[in-house]
Amino acid sequence: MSLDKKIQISDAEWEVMKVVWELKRPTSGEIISCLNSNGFDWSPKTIRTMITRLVKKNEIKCKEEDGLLRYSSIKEKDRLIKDAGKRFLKKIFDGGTSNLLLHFVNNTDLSNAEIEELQKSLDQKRDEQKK
Amino acid sequence: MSLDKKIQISDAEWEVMKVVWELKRPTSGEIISCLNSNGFDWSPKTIRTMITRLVKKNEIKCKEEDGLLRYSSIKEKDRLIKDAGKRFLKKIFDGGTSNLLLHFVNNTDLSNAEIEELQKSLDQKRDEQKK
DNA sequence: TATATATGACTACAGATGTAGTCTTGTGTC
DNA sequence: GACACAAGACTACATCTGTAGTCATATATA
Repeated sequence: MSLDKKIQISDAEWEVMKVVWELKRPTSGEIISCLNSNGFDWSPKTIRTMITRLVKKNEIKCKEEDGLLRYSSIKEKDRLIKDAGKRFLKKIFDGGTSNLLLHFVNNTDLSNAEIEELQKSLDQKRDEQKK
Repeated sequence: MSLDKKIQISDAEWEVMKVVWELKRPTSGEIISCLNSNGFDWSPKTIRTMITRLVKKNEIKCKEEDGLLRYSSIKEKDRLIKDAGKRFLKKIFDGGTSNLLLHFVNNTDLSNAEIEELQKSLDQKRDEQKK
């Protein structure tokens, strides 16, 4: 066992990915506008570099349309979230899911509605495991 | 809002931190042995560099005893876990705790005992919030 | 047509991180 | 005392990441 040395999506690149998923095949200009209006005061040059590197990392692909490139994610958002979750779980909680869950339950705010939804999910999971 | 640019503990450094917490004021040799027996086939030189950098980052401190340095964490383990959890939550789930919790509940294995413990915690949390 | 701006390709630099090497010093063993 | 090894300080290199700049090209506007 050792650290997974596969090149990761950096924190800043995650913000770009989130915009790519949200906007559906955006142009670089659209990504830049969205990030800037989300409070990331990054220069367009910086954001363009991040986009280019994500393409190079094979995380997004682009297709030319009307002289502009439109970008899209190569993998499903869920896939990337799962992988990031696994990595985090392993790094901080040595893979112990219930420790992670307890940690967040005990250290963050949850509305009653959220608590009930979680309870329902846990009920469902327990029922499925009984079969 | 923008990315928190504070220097982070890297993935590899987290593994060192975990050993420092577990072994209670270990020497570098003890850290090296422990990591190697945990499956990290890192050279002693690599591990020593990581230790030195963590000291430089003010994450651990050292004290000389009998000619050897003994290392200890400057912050509580819980503090670092909380900070890492917050950062992950913001990066992947835009701060939405219940989304994170649902994600892990629905995508990982949990024993019935773990499910019950979680439900108890959620019950407690709901009760506390009613006051 | 001239000008302004956006876009993409290519480049650059600083700092962080992973992976060590070299050298000096101290300790333990023979 | 000689030798081996561990430890710590200091150094080095490659790669990744954040933050751009430069240049050429295309498009829009006056």
